[in-house]
Amino acid sequence: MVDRNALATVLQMGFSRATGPRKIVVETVVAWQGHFSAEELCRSIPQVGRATVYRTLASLQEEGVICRLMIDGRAPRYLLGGTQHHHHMVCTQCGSVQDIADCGVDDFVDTVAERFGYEPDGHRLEIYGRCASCIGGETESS
Amino acid sequence: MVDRNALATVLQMGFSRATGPRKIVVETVVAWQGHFSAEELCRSIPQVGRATVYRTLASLQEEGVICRLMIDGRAPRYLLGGTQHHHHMVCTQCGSVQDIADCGVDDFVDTVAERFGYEPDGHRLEIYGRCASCIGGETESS
DNA sequence: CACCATATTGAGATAATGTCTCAATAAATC
DNA sequence: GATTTATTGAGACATTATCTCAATATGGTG
Repeated sequence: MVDRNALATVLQMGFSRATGPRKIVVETVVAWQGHFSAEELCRSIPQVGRATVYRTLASLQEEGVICRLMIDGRAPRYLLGGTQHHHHMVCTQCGSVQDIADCGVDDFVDTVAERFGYEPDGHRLEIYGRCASCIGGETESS
Repeated sequence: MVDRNALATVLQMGFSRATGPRKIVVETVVAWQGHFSAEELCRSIPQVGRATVYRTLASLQEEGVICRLMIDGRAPRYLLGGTQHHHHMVCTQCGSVQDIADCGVDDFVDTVAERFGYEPDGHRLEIYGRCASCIGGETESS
């Protein structure tokens, strides 16, 4: 979804210069498997300053290239591909995250917003549970 | 919902002693209007140690007396009354929080979980927008 | 009531995460 | 190559949270 061609585009998003450090951050993010925290990203590219990493992450999120996932009690985690509205299903055992492309709660959101007189401008839905492979791989004993 | 009578009960939850500091924390939490962060609570009762405040908050959350609200980018905020499953509607302008008693997304959650072979054990839905009074009180100019 | 066993406290060290400053650097343009 | 200025990054600082462990307070007991 975010391929090499998109890289150049991404690098210009919200910036006026495609700098070296920025390239490193974006390329690392794009190549990352699964989700990551800001600190994990910093550690993996120590040649890029912490401030730059955080700044770039913030921009990428604003532009919708990545999305931020709040898993209870932990530091925010980032994930590629937030351009379209979607939700996440998080495995509480292995931590893997599954994208949910279709948002099935728009109607409910609208209903509730209307009920309370809100003007809704977004919502976040996260589903927790155990993924198929964690269920399958469990030991017999409880 | 959480009245004086409940206080004694709450004080025993997950503890074996109803101590002075714990009473202070619980009473302050119960009397609090709206939501608060752990640090705000610490600041408001400096006579209780930070460790105790955090410990008590964790217990209260486990017991379902309060629930934790993750508002994007900010520290977790706590709110009375998490005993029953419910969701929140957060005003992005004034920060007020409205409880949503009925969970209208159970079906969707189950459908999605089944689709991906998950065994769901919880979900979190937060709706963001502007509340009625913020809409009403706005100035003419954008 | 005094005493005991121990659950609990809290000051302060430590950790984890994130923000900010500002002199130095490097990208884009001419 | 020179110039302009957006961007960088080391490190100070800030915020939030956890942990330690000696001191203390609680609930039960004689």
